[in-house]
Amino acid sequence: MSTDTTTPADAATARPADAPPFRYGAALAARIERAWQDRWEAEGTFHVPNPTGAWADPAHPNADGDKVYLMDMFPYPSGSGLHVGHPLGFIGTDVLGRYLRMTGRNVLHTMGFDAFGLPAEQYAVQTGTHPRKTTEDNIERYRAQLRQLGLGHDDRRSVATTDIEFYRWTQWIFLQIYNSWYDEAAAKARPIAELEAEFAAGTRVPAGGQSWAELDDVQRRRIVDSFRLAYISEAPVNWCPGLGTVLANEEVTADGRSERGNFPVFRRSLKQWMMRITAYADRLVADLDRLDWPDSVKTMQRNWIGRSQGARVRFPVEGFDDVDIEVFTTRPDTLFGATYMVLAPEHPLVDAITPAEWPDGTGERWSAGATDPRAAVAEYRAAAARKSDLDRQEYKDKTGVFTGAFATNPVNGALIPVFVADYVLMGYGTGAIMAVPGQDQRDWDFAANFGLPIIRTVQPFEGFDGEAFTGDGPAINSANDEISLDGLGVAEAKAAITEWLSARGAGDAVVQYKLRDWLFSRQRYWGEPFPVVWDADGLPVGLPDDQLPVELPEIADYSPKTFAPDDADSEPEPPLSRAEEWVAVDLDLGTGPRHYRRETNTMPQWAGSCWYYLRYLDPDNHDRFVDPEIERYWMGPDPARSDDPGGVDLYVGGVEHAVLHLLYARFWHKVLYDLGHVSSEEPFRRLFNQGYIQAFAYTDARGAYVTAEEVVEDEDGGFTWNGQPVRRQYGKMGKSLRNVVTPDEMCERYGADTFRLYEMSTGPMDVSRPWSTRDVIGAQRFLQRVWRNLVDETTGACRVTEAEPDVETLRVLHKAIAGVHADYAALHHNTAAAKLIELNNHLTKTYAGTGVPRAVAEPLVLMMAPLTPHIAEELWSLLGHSGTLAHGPFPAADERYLVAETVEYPIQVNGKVRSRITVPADADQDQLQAAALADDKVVAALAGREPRKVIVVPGRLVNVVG
RNA sequence: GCCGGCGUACUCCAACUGGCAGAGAGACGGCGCUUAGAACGCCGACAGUGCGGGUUCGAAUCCCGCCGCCGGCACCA
Repeated sequence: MSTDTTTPADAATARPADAPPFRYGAALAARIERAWQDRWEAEGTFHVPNPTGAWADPAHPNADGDKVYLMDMFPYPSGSGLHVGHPLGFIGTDVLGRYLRMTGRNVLHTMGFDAFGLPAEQYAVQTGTHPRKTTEDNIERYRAQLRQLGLGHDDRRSVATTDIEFYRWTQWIFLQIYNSWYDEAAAKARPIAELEAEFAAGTRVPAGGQSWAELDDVQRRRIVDSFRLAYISEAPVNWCPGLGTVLANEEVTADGRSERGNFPVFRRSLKQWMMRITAYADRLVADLDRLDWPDSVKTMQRNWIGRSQGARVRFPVEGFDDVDIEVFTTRPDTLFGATYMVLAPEHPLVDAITPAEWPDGTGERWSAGATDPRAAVAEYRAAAARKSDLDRQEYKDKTGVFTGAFATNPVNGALIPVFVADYVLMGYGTGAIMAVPGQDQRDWDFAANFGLPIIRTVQPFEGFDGEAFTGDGPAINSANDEISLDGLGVAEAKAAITEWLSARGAGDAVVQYKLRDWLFSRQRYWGEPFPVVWDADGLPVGLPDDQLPVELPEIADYSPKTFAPDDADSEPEPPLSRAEEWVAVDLDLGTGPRHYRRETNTMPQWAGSCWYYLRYLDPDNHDRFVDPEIERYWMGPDPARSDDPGGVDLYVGGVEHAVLHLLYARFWHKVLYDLGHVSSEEPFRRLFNQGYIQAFAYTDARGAYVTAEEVVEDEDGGFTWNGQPVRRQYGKMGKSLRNVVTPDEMCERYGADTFRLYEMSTGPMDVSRPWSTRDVIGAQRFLQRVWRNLVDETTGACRVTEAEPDVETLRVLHKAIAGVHADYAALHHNTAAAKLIELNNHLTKTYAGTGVPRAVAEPLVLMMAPLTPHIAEELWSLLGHSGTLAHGPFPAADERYLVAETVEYPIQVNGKVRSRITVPADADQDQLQAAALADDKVVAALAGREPRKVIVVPGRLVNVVG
């Protein structure tokens, strides 16, 4: 053990010179903590055995226990390190993991790093430091910060997404996805080779109806490529010339500028890699029901996927033989009330159907004063294009212009005018709608502006005085020669009209999603290279597995080519495209040596986090991304639960990843499941959103942030800094807010155990709460009192006695044991801590002078271990045990001490407590009632009345109703 | 605007899910110990549960209506 006692921390913690030498304080804690961390590491205390392979260990004390796979959302190792808010969840899962491990479970818990990403690359651009250097330095810093917290992680299993051995498998999984297609009939992904075989055998015919045999190789490949789950597409993306890269939606601010650098961002159509996540939309929605996740997260995913059921209906355009406007509607039952149509300004049919001249009688309101429809439409489209997405959303007043064209309502042959209006969005449905003002408020507003007819097709309830009626009710005004919906409810009417439309070839029932395919490429250096090359025909070729990993090349300049910030027409040029000798390769991919060019985009940061939980299971496997047997052991479905999809037993992280990360990971996992690589259908069986630690920040009169640590509260509740009044605000902890507190400072001033205990006792895991440095002392005092109860502060000797504890103490002990089991298991670490404090308070009161009996001291120490593992280990060894307590034992509650001999009952009269009686614990209801009615105060309260009723709740109270 | 969550003491949080509103921490006040302070120990005060109704023998807990805060979605056809 280290003997260094003169760290600067000593002075800072105000430990007086005359304090006893073995008082528990920062200095002693530091010695204990370092010693135990070293020992855990040296002995591999937290190494977790696998069921098979090199890390199988049947002799491990937990090898036969039930497995539990616990996980934290892994962090991005930023340059500024951890603040006290970050480890809240990590400590919470560690406490649970330690508890489960002590009670015999085989607990897998480790930590990794989501280490690709823009900050390291930006730093490289500014300083020339290689992103790998920056990243690895930051990871080192994080590891040191996490180590000092005493987290019981299996450090052998830690991975970083930037490890070449890790991203080799990220690339391998990409190829699995690339080499698959979604078979709608089988409702699963299948290898692309099986699709090719179907085409070749003629059991499947290409959409165009051509004969496979007559197609040349390039034509065939184009068709096959169009089926792949990872495919190339021309898609509108956020192109930021100032940064020289495309950006994810979440990297663009609400006013259309880049979060970094504040450059303008343009919507541009560019050739990009996409992932066909939409093929899984149905299963991604349906399987939410099988997950133990917070409802809020499930709701967010459902919203994001946006499944809606309805019909596509075709409206023939008047004057054209073969032009239909296809709309999507969730309310086909209201078709008879469709009195006009609207196309989005970007809709491709607009040009085709807009005539050269206004039809007779077109009024000023519809024509917007333009001399002809083409001019009017052009003007309106130009105006719409100038508006940002945001403007279009906020501008609620319905604008639009008549195209001059008419379409035919298929149910009644009515000619209805076609408008262009920006309240219809090109990105949803078909970009065109049938407008039913009677049943849709948006359409009603537009109809009112343009004087369009309104026909109700659902009878509103009696007394309805609104405009559009969107509720249920009987259909009206909805009949033609062949069908009548009148009188049917909304659901029946939908079914009836959809069947009619489909029989007539005018429409079909469809399911529509808001979810779009996932844009999967970025013009960055610091990401996973695609395992793809381009051939002379300009077609992509997935590399064979033996070509992996495709390593990032060394390049001189990490920055993408940047342009004038407002140069919207510029083309992205990824940094990798400049590594000419890397890009150009000669390979023999089974067709003889040929010349290829490598894909120069890189994958988005989400890629690694889509599967890292699988790599933790088997990180040393060089032949597979994970051994199937090991995956089945840790993540396979539990046959004891009905319809269990399998997955990580508990995944803890912030709610900010509710949609993107968790949706992408579910998608990848399902592909791997379909292809038979994993036995679990879902990655995360149970999800838990931890709260955040927030902090106060203070601004002075100029609005500048002042150092929060130096602010003092005055008597009337105001705050001052250096004598000047400052204003307090509550929110995040951050460098710029000058309110950061780091775990390093806390470990130095109090020790890791105190810090852990403080964070856990401020509330349950899912609650956000303010940080308060001055409250940390409370946790330290508790540990100090426990220490003093068990250890002589002047000699350091153990003070426990071999005496038998009294019965009252045993009652208090076993009540604490029972409570602590339940609290840890439920992640209520705050109440577990309270129960331990309560127990120790009892010991202080009872045994302060004599020393605590071993039979109570030992269980107390063991129960503290999940929260404060270092001091617990130290006390356990002072109590004479040579080994670690990490694998147990953990005390079990003895029923005998949970039931008291006598019980005090409150006696209520008419619901108010009037008296108390003490009766034997086994008193039956009649005895209780008799005792209560005999009580003087009860008799007095009744004042001679006969009680009307007496309610006896065994174990709780007696209520006399008079 | 729609959907969801939460309002308990000066602060953060408990309350066996309908049964005595208080476990724990901080802050606060007092006492002890001290030359003094710090530290430590002991003791104490502080809310009737955001507001208004209802159900019940009994409501922080269940129901209805408001108010406030937080989050998600938002012209999604």
